[in-house]
Amino acid sequence: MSKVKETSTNFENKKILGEECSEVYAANIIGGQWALVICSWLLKGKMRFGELKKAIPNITERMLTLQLRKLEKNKIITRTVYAEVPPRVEYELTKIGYELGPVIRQMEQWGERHKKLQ
Amino acid sequence: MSKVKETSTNFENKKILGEECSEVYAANIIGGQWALVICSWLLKGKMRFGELKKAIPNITERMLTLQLRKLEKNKIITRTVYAEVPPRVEYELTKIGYELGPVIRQMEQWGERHKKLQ
DNA sequence: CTCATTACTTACCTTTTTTATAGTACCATA
DNA sequence: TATGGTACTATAAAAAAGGTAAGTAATGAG
Repeated sequence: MSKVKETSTNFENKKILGEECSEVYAANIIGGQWALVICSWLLKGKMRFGELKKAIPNITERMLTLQLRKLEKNKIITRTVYAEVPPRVEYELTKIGYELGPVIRQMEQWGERHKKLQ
Repeated sequence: MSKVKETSTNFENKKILGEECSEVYAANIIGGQWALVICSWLLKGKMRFGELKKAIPNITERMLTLQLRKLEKNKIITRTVYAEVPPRVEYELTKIGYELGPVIRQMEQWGERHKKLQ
């Protein structure tokens, strides 16, 4: 997270592969330890920072912030700040964010089926 | 890749989250830089190690081996070795592996749509 | 004997991601 | 004056993932 070295082979590979395969492109966006869980919760409706923190077990504030920033940068969520004290910030999926629904549901279903094999 | 520390917080979090959310469980399995591309190719039919290497730009033999091993361990692919010289090894999706088709297609479609927004 | 072919393995290193911990600003309330 | 709540930020360190380069085994062809 944070900063990526734009001269690394790894960065190059991700880019090239993402350009060629849209599924890899998607994975680059919704990848990362917590992104999917955050999106799953937000599919049910907008949430505040603190609510997400409570909802997601063990996530640190830093990781939550980083992932939310990444999702925001990629236009998956919007961030609304209310000028109040104490502060209130709400996160909500964008249109394309909500369109992740089918993706997540497919993964969920596949995951369920795979679990049964173990 | 290679070894994960089973005492790390990261390992714990992945486990807990994977147990609760099947979509995260799925992501843990088909995550990694190259897993999705490999599966995409194999959806078209079985392939040899060398064919995959040629098909996937820039992948190193080490990464290809590691990812194939991980996929095999998770029962997504089968590995068939023919006792010939030079060696011949074929990789093929298992039943549950082929069932990744819909997942990958959804991700692909979503990726396409997201790309258009940029 | 030497070389080519195939599918790896190994050792080491860099980059990226994740975790841990502490600290900040704001103002209302006690 | 001290405290509390909210949503962060900063810094450092640990862990995981990925990359580079060299080496291996078996054997048939030349």
